[in-house]
Amino acid sequence: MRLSQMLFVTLREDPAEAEIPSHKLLLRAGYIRRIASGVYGYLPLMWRVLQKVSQIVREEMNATGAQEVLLPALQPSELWKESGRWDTYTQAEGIMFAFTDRQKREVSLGPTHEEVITAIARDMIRSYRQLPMHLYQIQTKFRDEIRPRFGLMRGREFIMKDGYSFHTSEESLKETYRDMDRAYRNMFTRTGLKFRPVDADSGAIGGSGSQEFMVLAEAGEDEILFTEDEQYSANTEKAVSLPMDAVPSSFTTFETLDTPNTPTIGTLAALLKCSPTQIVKNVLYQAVYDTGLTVLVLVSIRGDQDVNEVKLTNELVRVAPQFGASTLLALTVPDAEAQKKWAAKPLPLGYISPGLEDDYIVSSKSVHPKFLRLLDQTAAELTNFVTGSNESGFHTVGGNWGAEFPKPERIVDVRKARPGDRAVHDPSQELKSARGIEVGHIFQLGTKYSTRMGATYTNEQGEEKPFVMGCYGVGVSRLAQAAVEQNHDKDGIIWPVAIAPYHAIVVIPNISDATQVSTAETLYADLNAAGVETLLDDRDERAGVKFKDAELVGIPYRVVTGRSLKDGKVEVVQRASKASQDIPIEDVVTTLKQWVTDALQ
RNA sequence: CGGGAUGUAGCGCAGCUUGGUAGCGCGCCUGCUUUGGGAGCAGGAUGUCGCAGGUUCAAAUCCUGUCAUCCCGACCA
Repeated sequence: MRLSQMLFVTLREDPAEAEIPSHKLLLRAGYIRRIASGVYGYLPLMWRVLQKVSQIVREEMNATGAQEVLLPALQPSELWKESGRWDTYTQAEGIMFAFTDRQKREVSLGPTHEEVITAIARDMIRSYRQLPMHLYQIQTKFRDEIRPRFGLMRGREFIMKDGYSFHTSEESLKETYRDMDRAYRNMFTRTGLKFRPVDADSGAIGGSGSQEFMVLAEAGEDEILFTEDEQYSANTEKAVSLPMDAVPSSFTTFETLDTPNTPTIGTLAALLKCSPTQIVKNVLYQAVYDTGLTVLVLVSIRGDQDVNEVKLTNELVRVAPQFGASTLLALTVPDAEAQKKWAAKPLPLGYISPGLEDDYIVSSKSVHPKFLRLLDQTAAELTNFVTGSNESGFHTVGGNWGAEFPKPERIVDVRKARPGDRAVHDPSQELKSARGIEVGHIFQLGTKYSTRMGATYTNEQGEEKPFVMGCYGVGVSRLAQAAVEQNHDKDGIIWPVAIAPYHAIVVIPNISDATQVSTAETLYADLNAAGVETLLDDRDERAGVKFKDAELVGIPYRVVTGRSLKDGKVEVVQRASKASQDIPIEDVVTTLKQWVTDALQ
């Protein structure tokens, strides 16, 4: 492609809309344009990058035996009602674009495709003889993100590879899951990214095992915890660890102490001259289930620890059947306004005890009459502990479970792991923190969707069985931007060769010099003929402009038909290292061909 | 949804406090010069000042509403 004919517009200044380097660079170098919040046009260079990424993903998927399909983005509400996700995805906290068409049908733009694929499998896969089966697509997804951010990183419309596998057994599922783990490592290695697979929470999609693939970058939205022996890494949402040991309590008898102005753990520990690890902290949450029932949740946890709300949410979903519900709609720390709706009398905020009486809850049909009391493992182990007295300004010390305080039945892990904690697999290892961009996520779904949607096959014994399913995603457009976030310098983008829009760019410093032009034209044609994807900068611009643009755009190799022509050579510059060398004209094609081949190994 | 900010030429911004006929830089167009690190000189085009009301002789500027965008938080297969 000739730059003189391409839709190619670069900006000298950073656009006001962009915050992080990759977003600024993609805009400045003319790869993308914003059309609406979280909605971007992919311009010619970007589309080539996206196609390269897609092709790598496609090759690795095909190599595992998965088959490519293309499913509709426009989806009927019926399928989502069958799976039970219509309400959760369209109500206040939902992320699905949903609307009513002119025939008054409810439809949505697909944020994900479990429903559609399960419907197809239900129709077309009848026998165990057809299994396992793995279908995938590379598709535009729509999610009405509350807050789109950072260009393609969190868009409302984005490109994703999503695959779904169907099995007769957990063993078969695990086999494909392992295949996908390997395929994903291949893909991300081939795209030239530094990444780390981590244990993950499976979130609203459900299922048992799940692993995320993180591209390491400061601008990442996720925090990951890992050990240096590389035996453990996990999303902070999911991470488990050993907390520091609690300091044995110095209190031996149960008594109530006057502790004015100590609503926080810090102030209380300072007043009593005790360790926060001797304190039981009681945190109140308000959960709303899909039946509309509000349940007040009292979590007791060791004073130095924090509640991981993702773990808490999972725990609350697990107990949903106790309340006749199937899932959780919202989880909040109730503010004064929210408390008014159910509190029968003012709560002793900051001084709540694990034994907070149920009569604080006003009698109402929509509110469960008792607190759901959860005891975190860290607090369950404490003896003679300090905690609230339910009376503002007073705490009790020397308390024990089963004595002064009834021990809650549900002992859980809802503790947030943090850097500095010891690793579970090896207590001598300390957890470290890094930031990452989630570019892939693989799940073992199990039978959640197939059961709800009645998607079954006939097994060898002639019995109807629900499919055992897995699903596997790659954020294609996000990955492309993550590559820029990880590979740039002050002058612009440095594309890994495998996903660069072009491998090389031939720059003519002065287009009024006939020798420069003819040499460049020949090289341009020969390089392309040899399979080196090459741009020709034949614009009527000064040399400086062309060099700046070539660096901004990030093409891996730059060939300059300039000064060295008099020696029968051209200058060849590597974008990443800026290393420059003069190469005889007749050797350029073979040299670059070799470099590209080596880089793609 | 809570907090903060911004909407003025294609892009980046000033002007708004104190109302008076809209400006700068870059980019774009023309010409001449220049030609290996975002050129110089000369000339030129481009604006419903986000939108709608209101106040006023007069509104980019003041008031009210509204829409959009960005940042922090909440949220986020």
